Amino acid sequence: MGSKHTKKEILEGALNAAMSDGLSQLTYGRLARHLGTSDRVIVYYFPTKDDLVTEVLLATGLHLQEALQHAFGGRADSHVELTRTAWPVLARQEVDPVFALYFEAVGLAVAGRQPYRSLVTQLIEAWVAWLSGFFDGPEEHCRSEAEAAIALIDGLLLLRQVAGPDAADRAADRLLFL
Amino acid sequence: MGSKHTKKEILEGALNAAMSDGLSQLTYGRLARHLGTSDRVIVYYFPTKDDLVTEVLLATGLHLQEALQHAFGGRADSHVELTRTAWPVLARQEVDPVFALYFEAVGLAVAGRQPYRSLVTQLIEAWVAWLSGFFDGPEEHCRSEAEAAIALIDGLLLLRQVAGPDAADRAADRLLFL
DNA sequence: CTTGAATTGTAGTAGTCACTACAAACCGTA
DNA sequence: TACGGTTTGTAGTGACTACTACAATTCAAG
Repeated sequence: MGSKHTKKEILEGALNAAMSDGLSQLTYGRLARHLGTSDRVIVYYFPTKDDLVTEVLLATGLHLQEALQHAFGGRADSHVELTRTAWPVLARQEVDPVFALYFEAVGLAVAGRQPYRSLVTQLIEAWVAWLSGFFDGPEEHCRSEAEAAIALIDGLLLLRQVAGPDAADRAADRLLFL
Repeated sequence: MGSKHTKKEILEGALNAAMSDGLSQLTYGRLARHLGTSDRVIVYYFPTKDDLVTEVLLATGLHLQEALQHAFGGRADSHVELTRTAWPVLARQEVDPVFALYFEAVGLAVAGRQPYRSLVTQLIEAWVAWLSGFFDGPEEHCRSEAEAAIALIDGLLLLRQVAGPDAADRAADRLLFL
């Protein structure tokens, strides 16, 4: 109960480490040094590296969900309208590290490594299902709109990460305010 | 001259290895085993790991450029039109591994690791400059159109990687054929 | 054939990785 | 106080990492 390092504290530290240095730099040893403890404690709570990474990615998913829930307000007629209302909330320095971590996970997933692949697939599927609820009409239509919105958002946010905020804002102007 | 392993052969092997197993699995030892030689030869041509990764990424850039040059035909009025003509050429199994490697590099770049960051930035910049040439009008306008096209293409291809070809095609229908 | 550079083989470096064995310390409960 | 489970410290495991020292080989040019 009154232990020095709770699982939640360690996970929080792991998430921060992953957001600042990248998933590939997240190791037992480095995290332990950063937390001022021995890696033995981390291994105790996360017996394998995959356990740790999995929970970090799940936590990232929660952060994403939080950011997105604040971004999307009510109903939308189209993927463009949905993205247009979400963009100002998503394109902020504050959430950039979360999306950086998300894109790193996606990159490792498409590179074929577990457990990234299945987690990212689940994440996207959950995202599609959730965004579908913002549209009206037959389910198939709603899903397609949600997928289109995700492509739009991911494309813009990726551009933001690699080409900077200004380039992303210019592109958003073109894509969203025709 | 008549050496058993030329630099080009090794680089080709490294590129194949990176496309099939991911950049994070690209090591001197594994590549040497795969080529049936000792890592000493690889180190001779690529003295540091960064040298190897850098050249692999540059080669990936060339593959991307090749795929894109086949995709874009003549002039275009808008980012949507440009993407529309390119999409059927880009959304093919054949080039999927190239984009998978590209997205992994992007992921590692946004995670803050060198030499990925500067290379990816350069790659995007070159891409923007090149795509700008397909549009008419003032330079600023052309650049914005190019950036918008990149966001569109990257978003769709990313969706293709994580949600499958069908989802990407549905999203492309929504985004490109309004 | 001789020379000298380019290339390759053998072996090994120090460091990091995920992970473990084992015992000590802590803890609430009895 | 004694007990039993939870948590932590010490130390170390073998495997792998990028990279190197050094000698042997290959090879083209004089």
